[in-house]
Amino acid sequence: MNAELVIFFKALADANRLKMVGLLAQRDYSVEELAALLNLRPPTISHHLSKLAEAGLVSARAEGYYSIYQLNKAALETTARGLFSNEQMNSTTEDVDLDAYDRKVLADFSLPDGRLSGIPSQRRKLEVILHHVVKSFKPGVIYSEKQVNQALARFHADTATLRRELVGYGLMKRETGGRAYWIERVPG
Amino acid sequence: MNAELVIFFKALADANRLKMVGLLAQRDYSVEELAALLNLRPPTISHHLSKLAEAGLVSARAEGYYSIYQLNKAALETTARGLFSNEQMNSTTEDVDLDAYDRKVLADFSLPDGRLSGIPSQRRKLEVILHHVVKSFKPGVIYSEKQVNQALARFHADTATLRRELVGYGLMKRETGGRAYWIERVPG
DNA sequence: AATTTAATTAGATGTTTATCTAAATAAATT
DNA sequence: AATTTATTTAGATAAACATCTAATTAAATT
Repeated sequence: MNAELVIFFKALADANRLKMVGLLAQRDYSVEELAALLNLRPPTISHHLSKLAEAGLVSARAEGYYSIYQLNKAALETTARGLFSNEQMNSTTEDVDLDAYDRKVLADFSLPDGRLSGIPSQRRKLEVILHHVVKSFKPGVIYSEKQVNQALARFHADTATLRRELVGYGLMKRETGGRAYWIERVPG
Repeated sequence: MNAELVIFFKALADANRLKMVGLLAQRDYSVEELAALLNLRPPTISHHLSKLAEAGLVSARAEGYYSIYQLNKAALETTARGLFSNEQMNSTTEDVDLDAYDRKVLADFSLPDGRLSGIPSQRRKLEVILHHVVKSFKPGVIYSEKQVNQALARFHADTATLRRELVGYGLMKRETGGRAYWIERVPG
């Protein structure tokens, strides 16, 4: 989950909290002092500090009835260093369903009976559709043009276009003479 | 000003925008694709992308009626590198009035005529008051205890406490015998 | 030329958030 | 023990924001 990351960025996504971090980078401060320096009431400072603390950026120690806050420089540097690492980047997309777009395109072009309502003209969408229809063919098997058309006709009447695009996008191979068709790899 | 920094952090302070950055780190995407992947409507994606663009994190190129967005990796790395540098830290506190706390303490303990309403018991506040009253003395001049008391009496009746604390905090020097008092440096 | 498609802008809505005052808590000074 | 002082919590309010639908713009396909 990237919840922690969001908390981190949210904590710093405020002008007054950034000022606090800048001040605490110099020395420790009490709530009262920060309130005076930023011209805010103490409860507001408390609120901001709790957000910074939630992100692990600051911590407090009690001194009498003062709460003295300090910047967690170590934590800050550690976090900052890995912020835009590949690991971090990948973690943000962990719970993204990468097939959602393909499913949507397929749904948009599919009729209830599974046939295609049309053949998309946009490259990206056409690819999605082609990857779908190519699943009808078994890798390694040699098909005649007639057999190919028969299979494609289950999706759309314009079998010629589908067949041509399949070959054009490299999803289906064709013997130079045009007699034999086959696919090479197991589709995802 | 730290306005740019705030814009940067605000841009990343949202789970969906972080996901978008993560996706765009892999390859370019159109608005439509991002909308499908994140299960949001295209206008929402447009809104998010405009925030990311405002922060300089992404840019768009037109391809037909598509807007293909890409991550500005160079800008991202440059910004990320300097995020918590000393320069950046200091810049956030540029427009903070560092004397505001001292002024507040002084105001809290000052009567309309300039005398003190009391002597604070808190270290930090006492220091502020002492730094204020010590301005009555000229560096280099030798004062008798009587002269010191006279000057301090203009602030508060308890001259003994003020005198003792001034010496205790090192703001005023005293000859071992207790006869001569002076200050060494020009106070701020 | 008419239609379709993708993106953006405008406007509406519900949620989050920054800030304040007032009340509650807790520790120190008198 | 009573009072003062600093912080935090609770509750209120206004501004900011994420999201949606509807309308507009602009480009491609038919």
